[in-house]
Amino acid sequence: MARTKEFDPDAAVDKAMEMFWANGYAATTPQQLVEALGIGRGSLYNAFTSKRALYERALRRYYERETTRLLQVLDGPGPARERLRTALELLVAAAVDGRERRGCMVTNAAVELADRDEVIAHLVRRTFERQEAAFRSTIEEGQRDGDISADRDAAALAAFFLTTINGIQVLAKADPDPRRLSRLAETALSVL
Amino acid sequence: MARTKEFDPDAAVDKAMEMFWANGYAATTPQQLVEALGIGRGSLYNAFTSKRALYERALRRYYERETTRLLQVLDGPGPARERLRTALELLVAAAVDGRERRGCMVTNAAVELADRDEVIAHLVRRTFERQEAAFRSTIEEGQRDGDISADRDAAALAAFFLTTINGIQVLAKADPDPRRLSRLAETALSVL
DNA sequence: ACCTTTCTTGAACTCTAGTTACAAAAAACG
DNA sequence: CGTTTTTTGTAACTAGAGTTCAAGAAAGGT
Repeated sequence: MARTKEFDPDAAVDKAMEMFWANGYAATTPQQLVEALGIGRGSLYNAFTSKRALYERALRRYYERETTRLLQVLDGPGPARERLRTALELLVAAAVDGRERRGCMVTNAAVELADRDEVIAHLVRRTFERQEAAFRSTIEEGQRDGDISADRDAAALAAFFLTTINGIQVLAKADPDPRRLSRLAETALSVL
Repeated sequence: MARTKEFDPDAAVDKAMEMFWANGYAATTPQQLVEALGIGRGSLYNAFTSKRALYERALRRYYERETTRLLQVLDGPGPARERLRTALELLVAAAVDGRERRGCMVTNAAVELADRDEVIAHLVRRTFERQEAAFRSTIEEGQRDGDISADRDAAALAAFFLTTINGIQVLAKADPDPRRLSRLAETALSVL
């Protein structure tokens, strides 16, 4: 019936994700994408319609892949406080991975596009809500276990953690010193 | 001897600052700049050399103008805790000014450019250091006055406030609800 | 084997970004 | 006034962004 695709679209989206993650939306060109994905210009547009559409898919992929790792840690086993620490260390490590200072793709998307593109803004908000909810339930759990002091509002703390991780991503862009970022994470934990 | 400029270069830099602040670097075109500054293309390049150079001037202007307002509040009169609150409210107000969600230009620059442009990165770091130092001295003052509890390290708290304000700027891009942002500022203050 | 469909490749097209070149004009100063 | 120097406005240029298209190629159904 029809010819079969020679490349794996899923793998291609992953590679596009890496590109957009490291360079942002506007600074990533079709040429770079074609080279990174290892396919022809025609195939690119045949498979993904437009740069914008590919970016959106890449961001969704990031949401599924990278954000899920955070949620898994938070929803995983162990004392609540430890889980929060592990989650923050994970973020710090990812932000400065390989001296690339690419930060978090959702944070980058929020700053570059969320004020001009409602679809992106919506995706960003959803990611933030998910993360906030995971922080909240972990904190509440810790409060029930006595692991975390119960005299603070869990919801406010969760929102605050969300703010903190985004702030860390921003600082990582300008100054990728992992020790400094880790210290920030420690300070955040000491608030609990 | 020579002809005099018909436009005020300082005012032009201000307008360029507004443009770059709201749209970012890559998404701002020479055409938009020409229209916003109300001068011809020739004058633009004659006076400012290149888009990149103009952006740098605009960012320095922002640093002088907007960042200074924050430092003035922190170094101003009144109880330390109140000054911190005023400073945070100032940031929240600026971030969502006129429903534009433009955030903070330094935060935007950090995310969009700091990992690829060392000059910009340096400017961003310098701004952050200044802000952090101002937070620190205000916190230390408050600790001496008994306004702020002295059982936490002022340096760590200052770094943490820097993180927080950047995090707030990011959230403001996706969800410009001033009340939510104010609540975050309140939570940050409650840590002291 | 053929036909259909969807894929691939690569050239080609349009549009605009970012910059430069240039001629005319206009201000300052002697 | 005239000369000099800079500005200004407009046109023009180059490069590349982002996309489309035509021609061939693989896969499968009949």
